[in-house]
Amino acid sequence: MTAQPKTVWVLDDHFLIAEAIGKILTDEVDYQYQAGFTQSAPLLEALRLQGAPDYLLLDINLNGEDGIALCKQLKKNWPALHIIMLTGLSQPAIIKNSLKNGASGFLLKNMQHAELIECLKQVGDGETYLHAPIEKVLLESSIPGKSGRSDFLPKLSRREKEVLDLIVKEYTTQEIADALFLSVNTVETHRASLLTKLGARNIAGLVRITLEKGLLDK
Amino acid sequence: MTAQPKTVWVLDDHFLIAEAIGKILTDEVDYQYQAGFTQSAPLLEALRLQGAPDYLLLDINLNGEDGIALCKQLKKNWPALHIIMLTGLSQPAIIKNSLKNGASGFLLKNMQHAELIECLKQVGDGETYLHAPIEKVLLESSIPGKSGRSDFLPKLSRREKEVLDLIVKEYTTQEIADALFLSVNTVETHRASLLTKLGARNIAGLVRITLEKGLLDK
DNA sequence: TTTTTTTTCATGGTTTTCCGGGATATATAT
DNA sequence: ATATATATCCCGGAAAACCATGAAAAAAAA
Repeated sequence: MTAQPKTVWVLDDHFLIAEAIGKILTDEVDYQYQAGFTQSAPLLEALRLQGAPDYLLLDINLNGEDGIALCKQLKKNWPALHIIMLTGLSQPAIIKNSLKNGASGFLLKNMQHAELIECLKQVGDGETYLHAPIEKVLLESSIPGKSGRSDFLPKLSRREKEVLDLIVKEYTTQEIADALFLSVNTVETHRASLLTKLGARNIAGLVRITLEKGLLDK
Repeated sequence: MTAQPKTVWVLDDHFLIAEAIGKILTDEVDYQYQAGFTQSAPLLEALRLQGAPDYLLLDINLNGEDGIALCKQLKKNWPALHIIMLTGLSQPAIIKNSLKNGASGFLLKNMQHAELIECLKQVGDGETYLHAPIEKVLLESSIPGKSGRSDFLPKLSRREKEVLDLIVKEYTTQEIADALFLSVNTVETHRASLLTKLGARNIAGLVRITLEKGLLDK
């Protein structure tokens, strides 16, 4: 294909994942695994010193850090970098959000060798690659009438998302009001809107639906 | 060392992890990676059909399943099997619990090649291997002051799981009582136990933690 | 068998959530 | 410019959740 193999870096808090990808690519002539990181700081340092590789495989669930935010930041500084998100779970909202923030591909961590290679190839050609199980989830999430419950993503206002985030973090209505400098009544209104919009009967359902659909990008 | 290389199996819901270990062991003459599983059922099936390998590397956080319970069960049926637990985070209670249930070693997923080999060697000699960072955590945990982080699976009774399942399905306490033919008071007691065991402040936290840890087998 | 855990139910109280209204001001889009 | 959506605030009452404690029978584990 090309004379120079394309370079691949990996950022994942489980070092084994980076190693595994490196091992997979040892057999490949078109792609070369160059470096693996478990934290974002050393990765950024390396980017500044050596410049960007062709590909970066990026874990969404870093230890406390937000992979999607990092993706956005990286794309701003290195637009030519192909970023492929890695994750253990597939959640519609997270996938859409990742793609919106500059990711070129999406892979589940239980992928096969061939799928990694195929992903690199497609992304290298400027296409967007979605791991097969993820495409399925995305399809189901946009077709209503599946699995008993309507599965389109409700659009929430910025305020509602803030409130929802705090609800999921176990804040009571009073505490949310204090945290956002709102009246308790206002927070209660947002709660009611959230219950309606997500089709939940109570807080338990609200939290479950929120997490199942990945409505909060963190 | 030995004429016959020791066989190694891996159970981890991220297939990449199993692959990585397999790749690491390709360079070793004393150890042979034989099989990788992402679910416990096929593993058990293979054990019945082919008998046990020398080593099993076992992930603690399977998708909804409890790796420690599985460890215990496996040791009962195949006492000669060396089980080494794999995990992303190190948590004192989990480590102690694993060792009590028959595990011979403990490895973090960000291990180096040499550490895996050293672990296999020590465990093969009948010793107990603890990954260096884990030993440190164990030491620190003897000194009170720092409370443990997530990643440990609380042990829930059968009834508690039933109640928890219905809570997540948006049943109210009254509805749960009706569904399980219990008094409302009893259900409230179970609720309280669940809040305590999962360390949640309210239902929102209960549901979030339940889903995050995959406590319910769906 | 003894001990521990689980399951069950209770009392009595406080706090929070949920419901069904209504109201005003400001963006935002068509 | 005129709808539409969003954000803010308010009320009262009912329902549900949460807290603290106790206690006894059944089941499981040691």
